[in-house]
Amino acid sequence: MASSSFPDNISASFPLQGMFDLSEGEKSSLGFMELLGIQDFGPSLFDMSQVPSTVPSSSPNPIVTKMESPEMLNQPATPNSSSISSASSDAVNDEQVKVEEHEENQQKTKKQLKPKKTNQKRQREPRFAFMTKSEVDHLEDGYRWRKYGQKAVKDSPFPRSYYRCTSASCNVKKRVERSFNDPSIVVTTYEGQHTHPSPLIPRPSLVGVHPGNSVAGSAFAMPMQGTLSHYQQHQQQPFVNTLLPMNFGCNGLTNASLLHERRFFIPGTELLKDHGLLQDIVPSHMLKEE
DNA sequence: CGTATTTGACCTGCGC
DNA sequence: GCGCAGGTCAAATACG
Repeated sequence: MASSSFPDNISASFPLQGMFDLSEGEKSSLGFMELLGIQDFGPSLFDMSQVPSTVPSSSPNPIVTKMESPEMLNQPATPNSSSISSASSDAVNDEQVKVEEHEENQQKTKKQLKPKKTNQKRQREPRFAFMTKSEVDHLEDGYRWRKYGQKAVKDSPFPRSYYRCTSASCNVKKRVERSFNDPSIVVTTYEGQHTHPSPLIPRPSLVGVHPGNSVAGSAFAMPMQGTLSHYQQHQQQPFVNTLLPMNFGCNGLTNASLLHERRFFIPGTELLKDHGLLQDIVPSHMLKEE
């Protein structure tokens, strides 16, 4: 019931908004992928696509990720440029952006003011949250995380877990908590950007990667091509269960099935802007397969 | 033995 | 100033 009943009530009544926290910085230049740490190095969110295949045992049930933005939910049929653009930070999705900004302000004041003794850099790290329907709290996303804390959440019977990327120089964090509205839904909030490629993925640097990467789009384009096509061909896995919003990046390849699967997340970036990429990204063979 | 998790204490910011 | 809530630290513990 959850997957289809993911109405706005979640975004509306649920304090999810609090999770969308996009700083101005990323808004203007960072892409969703970048937020996650996907930059030049290949694997990252996209890698997640393979995640399910690599970590099947950890996730007993099919993972369902959803966008927190109701709008996204409304346009599952047109994942392509639609979802992408909507995810953009511009004004395409005012509501979404607004929510994010709103939250941002609130949290910003809080976080920013927190200087922290050492310069642990309490800077407003870009954040984004997405909901996933899963029985397991900690979803695999291609990176290794170390849990460093757990706290009870005021308005929720479920505790919130705090994870940190195990990479030494990477201070990406993520919070995981269950929606009190629907315990079957896990809300994951990422904060910061990975400064390294996914450790769990060998990162296929093959598959005709074009050198023509110039913008955010390319950021994911490359990985996508490599990972997706790679896995698709070799594993035939419908990377639908991935946790990350691959939709964005791959919305091009997004086979309707993909979107159908489930997964919503709140990007708030502009990588989606390059629709053109999609075409490039989507290997012809993939299309054929479909 | 090295690494990851658990968990209570501690710190910080905010509202009253 | 006090209490609350969110977030982090770090010692103890568990696990492979």
